[in-house]
Amino acid sequence: MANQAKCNQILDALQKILLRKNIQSVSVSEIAQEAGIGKGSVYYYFPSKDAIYEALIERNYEKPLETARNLAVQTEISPFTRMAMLFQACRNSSAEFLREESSSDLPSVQEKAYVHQKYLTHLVQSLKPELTSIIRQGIERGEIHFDRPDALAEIVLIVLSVKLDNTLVPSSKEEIEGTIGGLVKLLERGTGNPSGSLNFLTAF
Amino acid sequence: MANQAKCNQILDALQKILLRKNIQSVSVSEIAQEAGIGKGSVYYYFPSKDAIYEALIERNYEKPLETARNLAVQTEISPFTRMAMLFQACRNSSAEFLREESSSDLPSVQEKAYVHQKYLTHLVQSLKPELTSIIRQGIERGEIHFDRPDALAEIVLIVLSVKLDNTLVPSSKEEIEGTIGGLVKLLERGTGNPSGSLNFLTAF
DNA sequence: CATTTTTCCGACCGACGGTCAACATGCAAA
DNA sequence: TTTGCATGTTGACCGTCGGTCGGAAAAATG
Repeated sequence: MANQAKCNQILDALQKILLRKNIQSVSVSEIAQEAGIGKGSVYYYFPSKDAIYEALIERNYEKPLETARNLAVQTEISPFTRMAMLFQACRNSSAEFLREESSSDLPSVQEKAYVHQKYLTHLVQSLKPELTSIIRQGIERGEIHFDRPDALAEIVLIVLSVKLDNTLVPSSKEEIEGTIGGLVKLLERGTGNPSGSLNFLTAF
Repeated sequence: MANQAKCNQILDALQKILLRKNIQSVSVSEIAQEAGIGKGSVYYYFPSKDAIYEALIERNYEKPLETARNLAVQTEISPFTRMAMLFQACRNSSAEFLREESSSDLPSVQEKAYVHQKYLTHLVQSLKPELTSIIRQGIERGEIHFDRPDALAEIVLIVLSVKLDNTLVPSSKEEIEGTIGGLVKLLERGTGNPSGSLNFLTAF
């Protein structure tokens, strides 16, 4: 029931369409046509259109997730360095999907909202345990002073994903950097680290 | 061209339907029927279905926004007290709209995602200037030590709205309180305030 | 080869968002 | 009163969509 190749063929088609036309909504027939199969076949591999989107988002996050899982275990590297690597992996992966810039919001904004919401959810939920683990190790090492590693991880992930997405709260590049900079400062003071020690977060 | 009463009549209908059936998507015909008018009339007052949602969300945020604007000017009250009042106003307003709890996610999650995204956007965008102003006054008074009031305001609003919504990153009540508690601790340390001084944020 | 299972399909369905020409209503000018 | 125009109001209608389904095609099984 799960021909992996065909599934990926469908996901490739959707991704290709999303890159081509940034804003408009995508119909299932369109996906099928791009994939070179009949519309009925799409529903042989996926139960619904939403499921296709979900699968595509999940697939796009496989790589950074694996990176995160690997990083969480590499205890010989400094926690801060690992955090930097994790964020870089996220940035690369996010950037691949969020190509819009152009304005016209008129047609069917709902589908877009759905994709962005799913992204945010996936990113926070899947990366939180790994980042928590890294932070916890930093606490044990005495490099981070904070007693709620999970809360800290979630806060950081939420702010970063919302700001990096830039759809939920649209801002200029300067505003984004300003907010991230403020978050870094807040983290530095909150975790008992000297000013500038977390600057890697602001590298864009 | 803008019969305010009829517009509100339509918005009332949508709100009523949303409260009645929490999950399913709402059709324009349904809104019209609930409002007791023809479907065509709906499009006489609103250019699209999305616009109806947008207007409803905007209307629901009028009250807390006005509260925020008033609070920003009341310089005789302590900035922290004003922040507490602002958050309480937000909570009351949010709670009015986000009644779901029940599970079944199956039918048309997109419309829901759209509403929640719009809410987040509105809340952060409209409240950020007011909260920034309040924080800035706190800085001038020497009660808050932080050099980026706007970034601080945005971070707080983003984390709070995401966590209070609980759709974007679903969590248990304990997890929400844990994250908010972590944010409070981070804020206390980051703004040079003693532990426990910002506890009003955690009152649920 | 026959037969069973898996894969594939496009015509079809109900429902939706949105349009439109016709129609009602009110009201001021002739 | 009659005329004309602006403002509302309507439901039938349109194109499209997500999803279904019965059966064709292909692959696997013996």
